[in-house]
Amino acid sequence: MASVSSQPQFRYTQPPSKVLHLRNLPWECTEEELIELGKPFGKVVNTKCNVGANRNQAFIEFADLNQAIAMISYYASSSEPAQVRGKTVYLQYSNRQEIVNNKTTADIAGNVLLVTIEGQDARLVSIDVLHLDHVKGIISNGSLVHPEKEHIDTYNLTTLNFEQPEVLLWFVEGFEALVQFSDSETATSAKNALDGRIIPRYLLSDNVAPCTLKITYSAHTDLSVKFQSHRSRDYTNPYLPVAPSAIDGSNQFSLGLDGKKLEPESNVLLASIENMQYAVTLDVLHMVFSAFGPVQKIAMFDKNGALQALIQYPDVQTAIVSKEALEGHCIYDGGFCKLHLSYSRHTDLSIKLNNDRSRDYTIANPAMVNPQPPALGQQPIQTMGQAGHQYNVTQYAAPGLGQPMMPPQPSAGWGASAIPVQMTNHNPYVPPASMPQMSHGMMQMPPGQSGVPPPASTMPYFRPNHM
DNA sequence: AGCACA
Repeated sequence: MASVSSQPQFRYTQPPSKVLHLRNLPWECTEEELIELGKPFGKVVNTKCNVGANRNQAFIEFADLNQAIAMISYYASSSEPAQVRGKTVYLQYSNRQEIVNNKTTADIAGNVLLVTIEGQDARLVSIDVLHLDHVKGIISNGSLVHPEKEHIDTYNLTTLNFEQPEVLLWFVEGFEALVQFSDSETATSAKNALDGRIIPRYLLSDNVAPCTLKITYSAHTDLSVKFQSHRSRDYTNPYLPVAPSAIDGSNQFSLGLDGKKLEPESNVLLASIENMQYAVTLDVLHMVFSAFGPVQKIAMFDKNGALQALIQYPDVQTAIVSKEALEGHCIYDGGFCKLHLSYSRHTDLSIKLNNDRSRDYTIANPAMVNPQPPALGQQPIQTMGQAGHQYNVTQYAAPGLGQPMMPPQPSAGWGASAIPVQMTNHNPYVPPASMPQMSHGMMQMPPGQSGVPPPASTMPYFRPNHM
């Protein structure tokens, strides 16, 4: 044909194929609709829909080439175009001879969903957000709404009604969860209703940035939950033991799917102090950890005779920077009071009482927040300057090490905090220049404010998505 | 409205 050369790749040069290429389909056309369309002409053995950037193309594969030819021929001479949902669909032979469905496990319906929480603060989303009662919520206008608190447009409303409460959860990491349903139908309805939805604000803490749910199928069929914890729940078994880590916030690693140890990042750090020959007080910790951002809360406690502390920052990023900078370093020269840091499972400490072992710096109560000048502890090494200590020194002295070298000295007040806490670096690979320096600005910043840029702002903290 | 697992 003479006209062929102008459009060589299109219609006139398409050799017949039992696979037809369809375009101009309505948005997210289903496999069922494709089968309906092709059925009058033969046996549809395979389909692929939602193809292309606009997801409005598809393929139909017939069992026999003649069936594909029949369909093309029919619509070539028909006055009625092929239609799906009233929309004209354009057909031609595909340039391939068979449909290759590379359905991954993420596409094959199952009873377990892999839920990825996307957003800046995805790691801060609590497991409780995914609880059945919330999943059962009502969806309107593209996001979950609170059934009682928000106006619901009943015209646009989908109600999720999971009759069987056979749901259990397993948090793989801070931002991923496996959610098991009793059957794949329930899982599918949950997936259809929730995939891509924004987690409503009322389910999140105030300081958590918006998060969306991304849901695919998991290859798992039955999750094994050994403990109820911050990261795993079995709602079918209320008598499941509670993990020790859920109670005392100790540093227990969660186990990933591959059996690899994972330590989910958190805005709360768990500090344990090694070789604590000198007192480490609340104020010392506050000063040290404030170098990286506002410290919201600190709780100190004894664990197996050693001092541990939980230090809460407003965000995970600050905690990460703080942990990276402080891990393995000593508060005092000479290898004394070496810090070991890990991420706590806590995200919000509950400080019942402000005292010398726990404090909530976000509560505006000058009498409580700053009852005494900050104590830097006694000064075993000259670089520590003049700061003193007002608490009982022996209280925190490491057992068996006797009295500290120097008696406690009264502090000169807030002004004493002008002396930077000199962090001693015992790691030959980290230059001392990277040591944090105390900043008065940070110390005097109103508590509870976020936005203090971390010293090492280049630190990446988001893992690339598993997709 | 024009060919997929990128």
